Amino acid sequence: GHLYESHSTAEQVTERHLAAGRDPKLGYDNYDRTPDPAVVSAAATAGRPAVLRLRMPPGDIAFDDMVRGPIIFPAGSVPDPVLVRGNGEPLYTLVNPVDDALMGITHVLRGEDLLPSTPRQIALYTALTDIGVAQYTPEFGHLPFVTGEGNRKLSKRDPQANLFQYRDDGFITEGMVNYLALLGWSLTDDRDIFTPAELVAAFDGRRISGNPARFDRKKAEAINSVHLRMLEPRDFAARLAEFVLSSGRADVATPDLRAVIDRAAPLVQERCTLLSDAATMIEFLLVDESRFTVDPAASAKVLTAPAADVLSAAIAALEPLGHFTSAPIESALKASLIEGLGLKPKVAFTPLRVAVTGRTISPPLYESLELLGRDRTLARLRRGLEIAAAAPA
RNA sequence: GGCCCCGUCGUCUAGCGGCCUAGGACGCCGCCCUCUCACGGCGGUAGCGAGGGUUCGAAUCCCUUCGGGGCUACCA
Repeated sequence: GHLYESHSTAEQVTERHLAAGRDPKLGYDNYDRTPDPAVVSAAATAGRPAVLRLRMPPGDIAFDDMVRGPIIFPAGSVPDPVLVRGNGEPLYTLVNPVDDALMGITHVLRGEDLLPSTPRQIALYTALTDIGVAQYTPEFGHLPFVTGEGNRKLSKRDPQANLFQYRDDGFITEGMVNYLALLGWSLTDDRDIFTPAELVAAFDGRRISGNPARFDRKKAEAINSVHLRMLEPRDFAARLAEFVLSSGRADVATPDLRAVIDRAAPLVQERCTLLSDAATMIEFLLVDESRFTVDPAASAKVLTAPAADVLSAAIAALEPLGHFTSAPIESALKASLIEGLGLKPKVAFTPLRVAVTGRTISPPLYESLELLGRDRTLARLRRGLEIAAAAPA
């Protein structure tokens, strides 16, 4: 009794609306609830089988949305939906609730685009319960959309919606989960950093906000950087190593490579927003000497004629060092450059940084030199000296 | 056209009639720290879409309006 055969074609529905002076966009008019012999025979003549429609209940359909609260769809605003095609195949409209009922689904959380289809699903659940297929009607909750930079969409095809891209960019799952959860949800009024475990423990669907959220890359990165720093140092090193390999910044995973990354990781854990930042910062330690290059812009700006004296003084100071570790390196360089040449630290160390790491941004200098080792450090300083000496005065 | 959802700083939000001269976070702008970059510390910038009510009192309740979005298949 919940379903009935419907023979009307879309054209017939439109004609009836027009004839009655109604807007044809209103959709199906429930005309076949009481069979019209004319329509039925016309369909039979055309060899067109009937579809099966669900008879929507007469009153308003109201339900309590988990995120939006009470919602009412006025009686008559939802046309009787087709559940079974003319050829006998069931539609998604029927299959989905039946499947969920059979699986014992208790809560349906989905995008707000599905909100308008909820009343017919509730009507269907009621009918399914009536015939014993379903035991109850599940709770519904409709999540707001997440938009991109603009104000619309962020569809599955949108590059901004591609999670793998964020992973490749250097986001870690803890950071991404945290940020995404913050889009339309909040833990408390003054805390927005939490682990996945804390999220699960504290999650409450009733606290989901109903308004759409814009994806903010900057904030996502800020959240990610906090999570990066919260990682155990060894865990961070392991993830950095994996990132270095998967991003092609190192060719093979040798025990040697891993050792270098383990030692360099603590230097960059506090100074990166994404794993990619950390990888870029330690790259100078990973490349073979023959392939080491100085960033052209940094070189042009820093490895100029005045830098030549600084570099040669540094070479002279470092060459005789007994232990090539950060402490002796620091005192030797300070004695030679700061006190000896009377330079400001920034002026003294920038040329060294560029010559040795290839960039103006790097991990702390003394530690970087230690990790690089005496031979490679001196070789790079000499190459830097050549460049500086060749620069126009 | 019909029906539904949403509307607090640039962004994400807290707020559920007095605690709000509206709180937090990101961003942005200063200053401090400093070998670069970060971290950290201090300070600052900026918002209740509009109009009517209700009330001693409204960001909070009601109405209207404006704006944004969604749905409107014999698709899934």
